[in-house]
Amino acid sequence: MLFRLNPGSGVPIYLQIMEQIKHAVENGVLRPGEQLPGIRKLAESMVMNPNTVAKAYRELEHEGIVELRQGAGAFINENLNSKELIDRMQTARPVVDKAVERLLALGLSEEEIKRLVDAAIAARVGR
Amino acid sequence: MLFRLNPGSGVPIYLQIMEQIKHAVENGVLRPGEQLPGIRKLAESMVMNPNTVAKAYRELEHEGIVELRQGAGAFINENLNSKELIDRMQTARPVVDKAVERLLALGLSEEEIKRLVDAAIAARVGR
Amino acid sequence: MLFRLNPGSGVPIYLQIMEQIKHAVENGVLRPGEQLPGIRKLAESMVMNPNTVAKAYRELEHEGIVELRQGAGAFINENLNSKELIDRMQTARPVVDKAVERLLALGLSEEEIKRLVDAAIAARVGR
Amino acid sequence: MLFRLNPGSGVPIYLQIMEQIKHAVENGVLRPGEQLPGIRKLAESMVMNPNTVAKAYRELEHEGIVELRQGAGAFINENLNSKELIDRMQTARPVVDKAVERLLALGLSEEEIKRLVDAAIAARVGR
DNA sequence: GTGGTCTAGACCACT
DNA sequence: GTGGTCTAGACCACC
Repeated sequence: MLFRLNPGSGVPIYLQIMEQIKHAVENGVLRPGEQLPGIRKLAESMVMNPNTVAKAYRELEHEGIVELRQGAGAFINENLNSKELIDRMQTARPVVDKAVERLLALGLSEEEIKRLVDAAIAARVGR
Repeated sequence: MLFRLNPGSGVPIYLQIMEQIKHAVENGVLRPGEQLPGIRKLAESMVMNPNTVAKAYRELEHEGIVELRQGAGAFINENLNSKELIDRMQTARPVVDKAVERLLALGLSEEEIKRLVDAAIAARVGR
Repeated sequence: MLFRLNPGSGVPIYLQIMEQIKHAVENGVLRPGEQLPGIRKLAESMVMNPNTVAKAYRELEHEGIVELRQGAGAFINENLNSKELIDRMQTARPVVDKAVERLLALGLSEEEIKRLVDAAIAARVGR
Repeated sequence: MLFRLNPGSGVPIYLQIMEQIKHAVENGVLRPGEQLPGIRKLAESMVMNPNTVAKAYRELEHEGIVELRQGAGAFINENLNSKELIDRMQTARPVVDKAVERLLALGLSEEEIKRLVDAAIAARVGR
């Protein structure tokens, strides 16, 4: 498990941790039942506050992705149907990749792409 | 110029204002040199504090989109090549729309789509 | 008399007008007794508010550089010892030019140069 | 970190704070990665409103000099090449000092010196 | 404890 | 009438 965090990005660090763990699950890098690195260990290795890691784990627990077992550690939820999830993602990835590649080639910035995606989603499901 | 703000969305109001002005520029609704509504006028019509509007305008100025002139008002930056920008956007929109439609059909959530887009961009330009 | 104004520079326009008129006087481009362009004419040709030009002229009058004669127009003050002033300036200019050239060659930005000049002056006279 | 502010100088307080921090960085008093005094702490010790300090910090962030981290504090940007910057400044200072000394000896006023510097810079890079 | 956002309201400078 | 600065003070999010 490797993390690439960007402290100055405006995105809260605990959210960045959450995103990367979700990403790992969606890609089968982390499997149901697998143990996550300990809060203190991870915090120490990333030079960050343990509270930050704890908050990320806690939020992931609320979302049903992680299970915190007192004294034992944090684990990816066993009941997570990762098979189906991974399949969907594997179908979705090339769709996204091709679109993003095309948009970047058009000269759009990261921000512009995200704004367009937001608008497109909102036009179909949003608010 | 019409604004649709969502106070309880967690997204800061000043950011929502910024997004909508950017969106308007990208769609040719606001043209280079055009005057924006006055800070106080807008604040009053949106029932919010002038400082909040001022912050949005100031940030847009930092991004080179808006020009603030003491005593004169706020204007869309003249040197903004809006023609080219609008063209790019008009090409980009259908690309995004189709991809998003496909992803939603696959059953992906809004959050999952955004995460995939982030990852795809990061794999190419980000760090 | 030609003006080069920069509306987005943060420096008030009326100050920019004042600076350029002073500069012209110091260089003998404008001589004592000479008439300045009319307020409305100038404002019209520069596409600005007449009040802005009027303020510049009024301030220059306060500084004793310009004389406003009701109904007749604005003139460079006759009693201005421009000869001596121009001499001093002609000696000073190469000193400044050489220093600035050297500083720019060193890679200093305009802002950094001004900050250093401020500090150097303050160390001798100001506080 | 010590500040010398002049409230009645016409120069906005937040600009004075910015200048002094820049000055400190250029002189190696503040080093990349170093933490700045907290917004509230500084505001309290300077007997001013926290928003004023916050504005100074935010502007410095826009200029890439400071990095603001939610919940962690304000820091001098790590990626600032302060070594090179300080060297340049140390070379530049005597150049400025000698020139200013000569100009003051010639009887130029502070204002005249600044106007000459402005003109000299504009003749080379400005517009 | 840190910075971020927002409100309310005053006063000033500029056009 | 426009934006710019500053104060006072509340509440929230993050580390």
